[in-house]
Order: sequence, then C-alpha cells, then structure tokens
Amino acid sequence: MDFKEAKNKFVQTWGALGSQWGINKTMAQIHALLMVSHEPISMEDIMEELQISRGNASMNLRALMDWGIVYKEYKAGERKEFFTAEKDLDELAVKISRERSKREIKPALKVLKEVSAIESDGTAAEKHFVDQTSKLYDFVLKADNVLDKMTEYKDNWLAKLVVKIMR
Amino acid sequence: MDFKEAKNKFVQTWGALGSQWGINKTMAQIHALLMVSHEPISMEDIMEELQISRGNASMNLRALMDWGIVYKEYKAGERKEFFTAEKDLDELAVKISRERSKREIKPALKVLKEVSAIESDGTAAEKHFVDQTSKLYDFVLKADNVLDKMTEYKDNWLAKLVVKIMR
DNA sequence: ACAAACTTTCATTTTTTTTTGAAAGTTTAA
DNA sequence: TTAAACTTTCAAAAAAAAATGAAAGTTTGT
Repeated sequence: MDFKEAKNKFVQTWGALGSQWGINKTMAQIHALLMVSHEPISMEDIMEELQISRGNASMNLRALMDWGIVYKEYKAGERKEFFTAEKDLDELAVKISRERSKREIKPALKVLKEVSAIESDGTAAEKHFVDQTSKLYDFVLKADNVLDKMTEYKDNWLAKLVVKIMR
Repeated sequence: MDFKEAKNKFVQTWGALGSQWGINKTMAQIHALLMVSHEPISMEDIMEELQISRGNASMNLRALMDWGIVYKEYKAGERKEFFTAEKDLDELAVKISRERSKREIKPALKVLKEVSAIESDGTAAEKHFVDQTSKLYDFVLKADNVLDKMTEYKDNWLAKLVVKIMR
C-alpha cells in the first residue's frame, strides 16, 4: 500500500465511522484529510481531493469550525483561505466532548428532569416511569460530570485516566 | 404535564437523541418505550403506541435484541411475544459499549494499524501521515482499553469511576 | 394435516439527509 | 468604483436511509 492508497483508505474509513456516530460523511472526510495533512489546504484542493462541490465543502468546513476542530489560516500573499485541523488528539477529544455535551447531553438532561418530575398517581406504571427516568437522569448527569472532569485535565487526559483506571 | 405527555416527551426525546448518535429514530423510540414500561409489551402495542408498521417494529426489535438490550418474553397462555428492555443502566451502558467497540472501534483500529504501517519515503507529507495515524492508533486503542476496563466492573461502574476521577 | 395466530422478509414507496451549482455576497487591489 | 478572486447561501436535485405492507414463513393447537 502506498501513501496515496493509505491516505484514501484512512479518509474513507473516517468518513464511514463518522456516519455511524451521527456525523455526516463529508464532514468527517474533510476532517480526516486535514488531520493527516502536514500543511494547510485550500477549499479548492479539498474539493478536488474529495470530489465534492464548492457548496458542500463550504458548508462542512463551516460546521467543522463551529465545532472548533478546524481553523482558517491565511497565507501571506495568497487571497484564498486555507484550513487546518486540530491535530492534538487530547485537545480534539476535549472539544468534541464539550460540544456534544452542550448540544445533546445538556438538553436531554433538561427533558429527563422535567418528565421525572410528574406527580405520580401511585399506579405501578407511573411509579415505574418516575423511578426509571429519575435513575436515568442521575446516570446521565454523573456521566456528563465524569466527562467534564476528565477533559478538565486537558493535557494528556486519556493517559492519566489509564493510570487511574488500570491500577 | 401528565403521565401520557411525559411518556411521549421522553420517547420523542430519546428518539431524537438516537438519531444524533447514529441510531435510527424508531429503534431508539422502541427502546425508550420499553425502558419506562413496567411490564412487557407486545409488538401490536408497540405498533399502536408509536404508530409504526409491523415490518418496522419487527426489524427494529430484532436489531435491539442483536444489541442485547431488549429481550423477548413469553407469557403463559399467550401466543404472541412480548418484549422488555434491559433496565439496569450499568448493564445497558456495558452492552452498548461492548457492541460499539466490536462493531466500530475494533475495525477502525485495524485500518489505522494498516495505514500507519506504510513505508514512508521520507517526505514531510508522508512522515506526518505516518506520525499522525500512529498517534491516532495509540489514542483509540487506549480509549478502547479504558472503556473495556471500566465496563469490566460491570456493577456500578460509573459510580466507581466517579470516585476515582473526582478525588 | 389443517388452519389460525402470529412473525419475518423484502421489493417498493416515502421520508430524510446530503449534495449540487448558480446566484448573491464579500473582500481586495488597482 | 470597478472588477477580479474568492466564499456563502439556498432552492432544487440526488442519494441514502427508513418505513410500509403484503406475501411468505413459522409455530401451535386441534
């Protein structure tokens, strides 16, 4: 396998993995491409490499920047914009965790809190509902806190976690 | 908010959350419904409650059983099948972790290993590719191991993790 | 062996998500 | 201020994913 094949395989795999985790394929592919690129890439080159339209590239780059994991760069003397990905994996994981927590977990917690707060009329069905949603609330809250705490280490958090867990 | 509203809100929210994590909406909704149900439900009732077709219900119940988080039950004297969800949240998290690891993380690791093993010709581009994919391999492997170790506790793993992390 | 009571399958349809590309918008340089 | 070089937007098209429902399959009781 040569470089080109390997790069392609990586980009395709990352794209497929993204889909399975609710991230659109192109977005994941652009991210993959930027991750393994040693220098900033222009939109033109991304379009060319991934065979996608200008609109598609523009929208997904914007989304990646909203996630805080891709940055715009300007090259002296060049008019067009270049893009780079966050390459530090600890930092990447922290940013993804933070965003997913903010966008998805926090709103879910809010709903869990609401629905678990209904006045149960004492029937088994209602009692079980309140009990189960309360437990779920506690569980998700705890998980969210753990994630938050872990990523607070920021530097090398996974390595530190390994030490804590494994001993 | 009364019971019916609360239950509906929970099911809808769980469904939407599922979509964002790459799980189809109906599958997540069925799971939500079974989670908060104090007794096993028949396919007929699931179809009625979620307003979905027989085929849809059948396929998604099968998928949930493949994930090991929904079980078939037989009631004495009844011909039809009833379904329950795994209600222990620790167990649920363990099963989801194991499946996602098996289905998605392990195959991704295999690809990362492959592509990071190319013979670099020494150019900056290739060196960076090998370096970055190697780091990614290490990172994902470590994360997968942590997950595995954590879920090995099986009982109350999240609570135990909280203790470890927070102190 | 039959038929009633169910469940599963899968070709087709529907819905949802993603992509396209051309027009509108922006920035920069002369 | 004009125009070239670029980027963004968004309505329409395409692609992908999910849902339908009827036919095929299975199980159980008589």
